[in-house]
Amino acid sequence: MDEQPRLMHSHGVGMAGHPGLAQHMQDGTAGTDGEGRKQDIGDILQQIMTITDQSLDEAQARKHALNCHRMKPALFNVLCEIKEKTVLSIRGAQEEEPPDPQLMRLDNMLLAEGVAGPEKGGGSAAAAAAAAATGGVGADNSAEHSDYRAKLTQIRQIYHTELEKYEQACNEFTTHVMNLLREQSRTRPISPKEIERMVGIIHRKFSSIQMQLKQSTCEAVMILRSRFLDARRKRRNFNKQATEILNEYFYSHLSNPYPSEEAKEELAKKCSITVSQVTRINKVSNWFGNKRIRYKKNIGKFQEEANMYAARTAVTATSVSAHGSQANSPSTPNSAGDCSEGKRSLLSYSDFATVLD
DNA sequence: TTCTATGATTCGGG
DNA sequence: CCCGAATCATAGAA
Repeated sequence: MDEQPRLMHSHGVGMAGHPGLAQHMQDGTAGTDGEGRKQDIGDILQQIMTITDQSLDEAQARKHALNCHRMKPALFNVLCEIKEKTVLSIRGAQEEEPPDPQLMRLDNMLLAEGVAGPEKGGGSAAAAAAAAATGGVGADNSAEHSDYRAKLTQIRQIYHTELEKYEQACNEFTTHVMNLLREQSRTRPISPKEIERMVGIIHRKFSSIQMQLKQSTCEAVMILRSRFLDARRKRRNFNKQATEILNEYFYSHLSNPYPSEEAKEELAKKCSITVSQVTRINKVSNWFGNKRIRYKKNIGKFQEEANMYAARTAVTATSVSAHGSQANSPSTPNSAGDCSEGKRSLLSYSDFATVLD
């Protein structure tokens, strides 16, 4: 049983691939001129058929021998002819497909998040977007920002190294395949278009891998973003200084505790509320909204605080004298009928300050 | 843990 | 859009 394969290999011309062909060649009628040529062709075919069974060096040598064979041009022509007949069916399959909408979406998202696109600008743009999307106060907030930015940078780096790796691998592979095809084109007919098509297939394959990378990068960014936004939901109290500044304004404008847009901006600046302008004004507005409602709800509870700030304002006003803050200027005289005596006394203080001013 | 203070959000009204 | 009001959710104190 195991004698036969050994025998075949020892001949160097295995017939495993095409026993029938070999048989036919051997059974052919002997003696004629055509017989010799047939035998010749049979040899070539056998060599081609079995070339993959051999070791690399062996195959290389045999390939060279085949290339130099006197029958090679004829065989090449035959292959060309066969190809000519079959190639049309392949052509139809190649169509320029439109750019994948999903890929475009991913690209846009990555660009918007600052993962793709220019290194520096992308990062700050993302940070700005994050800043706009979130709120926060001064120092502790910027720590969150830098954390977010650091993570985003990390993601960007991974993304770019991976992308580069894929691109390099793709190029390497393409070059390799092209070399191989060029090499093969000496023994079998390969048109440049076919090479092009092959390259296209490779690129498509690699771009589908890239899409996976983009997809998971997007996912990572989304997760990071949602975590960051979750962190935003965690309320951060204003620091003591900010609260004092806001309270100062509130109690010195008790008759009309409705800061204008400019006043809000000014207060936000003083309190070092460092987010986008819109957001920080909102934060000041929130504070005043809460303060007004809570003060009104329970004036008694705020009495002490009110007196304290009123006193402070008065002292400031007195000491500063003529240079009192411009902010201290209640535009409307007290209109609230239910005002407590605390409020009244406050009013007199702030009025005092205004008068001094 | 519970309780309170407080920033944020939501909703209806003007 | 801004307001008051109610409500939510969490930070920080007890």
